[in-house]
Amino acid sequence: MSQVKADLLQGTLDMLILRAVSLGPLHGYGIIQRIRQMSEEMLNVEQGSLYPALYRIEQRDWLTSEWDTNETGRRAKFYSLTRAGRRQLKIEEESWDRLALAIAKVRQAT
Amino acid sequence: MSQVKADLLQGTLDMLILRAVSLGPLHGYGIIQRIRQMSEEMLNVEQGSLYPALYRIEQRDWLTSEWDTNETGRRAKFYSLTRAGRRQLKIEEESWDRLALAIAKVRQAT
DNA sequence: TACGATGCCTCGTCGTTCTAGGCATCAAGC
DNA sequence: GCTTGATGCCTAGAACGACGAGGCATCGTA
Repeated sequence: MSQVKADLLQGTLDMLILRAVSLGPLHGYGIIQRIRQMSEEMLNVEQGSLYPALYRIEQRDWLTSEWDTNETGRRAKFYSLTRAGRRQLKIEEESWDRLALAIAKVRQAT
Repeated sequence: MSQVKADLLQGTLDMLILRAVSLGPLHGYGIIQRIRQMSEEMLNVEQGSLYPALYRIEQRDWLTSEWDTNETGRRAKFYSLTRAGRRQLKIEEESWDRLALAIAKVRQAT
């Protein structure tokens, strides 16, 4: 099967994080797992990429965080999507779609 | 109509350049125009992005260059795709397809 | 004569991902 | 008891590449 690899293109990580959290509040470590699972093992986000990204995103008020306890009783920092975050997710997905369309056009062009 | 905008994601420019040159040898300024035309005005590559990229790509032996004269009699540096460049284009397009597929999966996931 | 288009280039900045580390807790196996 | 791997958080530094801004020359046209 395809290994868990695929370097992310710069600029796609925020979209993935926002999308993962859009399914419900989640802590950092869980975001990595959820992205891996949602992508059917195709995407593996590194911790060294994730935590700085979470900080960045929270600074921009697209996420809020809160320390809580998970189902196994461990402390973890749970992130939730804000209203602005939902808007931003939409923006980033539309931007992705435009780029994908443009690249498709370039590849079809004779 | 959609304006000529759409910031490129880091890592997609090489693919676009290789694809543009794959249609036939072309000089730098012409590559910008050809990408704009192929993408139906959706992509605009900046000169400040292009020329460093061309240098980089030629260093990797995916392109070769040659000074020549264009149809209007002006000197220009024409780039041609090498065999390795054609391979690389294939690699980058497959890589793009994998990423696009993975992101589509993430977006479909419930 | 002046300006825009064509053609090449460089420099510095900025944002983002990654590698490699550090730390703590917990469960399971030896 | 001890070790190991999984879970959980974080940081620092390196590397990379796209971009804006600048510089330069030539040519056609108004």
